[in-house]
Amino acid sequence: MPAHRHGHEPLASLTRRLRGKNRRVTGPRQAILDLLRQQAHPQAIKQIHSALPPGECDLATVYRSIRILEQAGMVQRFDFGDGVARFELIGDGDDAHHHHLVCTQCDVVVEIDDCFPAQLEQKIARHNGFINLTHKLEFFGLCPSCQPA
Amino acid sequence: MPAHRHGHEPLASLTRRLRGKNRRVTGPRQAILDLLRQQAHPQAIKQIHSALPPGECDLATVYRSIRILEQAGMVQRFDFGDGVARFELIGDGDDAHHHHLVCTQCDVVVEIDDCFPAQLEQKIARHNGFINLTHKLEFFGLCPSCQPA
DNA sequence: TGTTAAATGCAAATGATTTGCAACTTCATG
DNA sequence: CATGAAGTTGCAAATCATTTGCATTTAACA
Repeated sequence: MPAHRHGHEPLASLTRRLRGKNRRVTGPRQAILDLLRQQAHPQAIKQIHSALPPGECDLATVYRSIRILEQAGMVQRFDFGDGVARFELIGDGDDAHHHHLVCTQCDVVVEIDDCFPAQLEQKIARHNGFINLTHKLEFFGLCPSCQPA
Repeated sequence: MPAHRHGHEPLASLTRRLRGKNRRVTGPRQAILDLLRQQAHPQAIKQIHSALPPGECDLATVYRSIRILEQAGMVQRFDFGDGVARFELIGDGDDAHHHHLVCTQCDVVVEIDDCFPAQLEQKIARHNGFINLTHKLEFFGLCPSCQPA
């Protein structure tokens, strides 16, 4: 089962994780966590905010909560190059590292399980004397629905 | 010779290319092109602007010029995930596609010639029914100078 | 050399994200 | 179960990168 399938982790488990990180479990945070656990793809802050029950919480609180969750290692940030950060829940114990394939026309997102070859990455590290290599990688293309007949 | 070694293309050749794209060769544009041709790594707009002779041109003009150059296919945009776009000159006839390795500590940049395996990318395309795949890929790590003894 | 569309400077507008601050909760303790 | 200190929130204002409106200047060609 792919690492990014976390829709089954109950909210209670998530709040427990948060409390375990010495963070308070508040209304906004529960709402955000509950929303994220139902999403299969990275969500922008605005998307999260407008999907919350009206008046549930302030936009600034979404920004702050997401930052807290990111620092707690419960949320992963992605950048599709459009100037808007997107966030995905990290399942407990999941290897959060993965990539996406985004349609350049309709913005549909597909989660990708393939990754940059570790061996090649190590070669790059060695070749340049760097250590602790990581990478950001996202794919773009035309999805089936957007392809001309 | 790597595609990103373009420091040898004379300014006159660059302005010729620009004029060939039906764009006017102005003072600011020449200054920006001349600056970029001497850089081995992507430059942020602010870097470009402050490296220009004082009063040479307005910050907004740098933004506009870079956009023109990007549209003309003479400049390539890169995103290191820090919210600031960076730009590199594309040598005439160069295959502009390449990646970077950035030190997470001191921000030093190394140009990388390795790329995501084309065959694997095609597999991803096929597997998801997408066409015209491209990707954004940047590496991060600790450079030799920043590594603890 | 004159015309004209393109380019520039300057200031104001955008859009994402952050922050100051006072009021309000959470939750460990008593 | 009440209490208070520390953590959170709402709201508004501040930042930062980038874009844009507009009047003025200028490159390039007839």
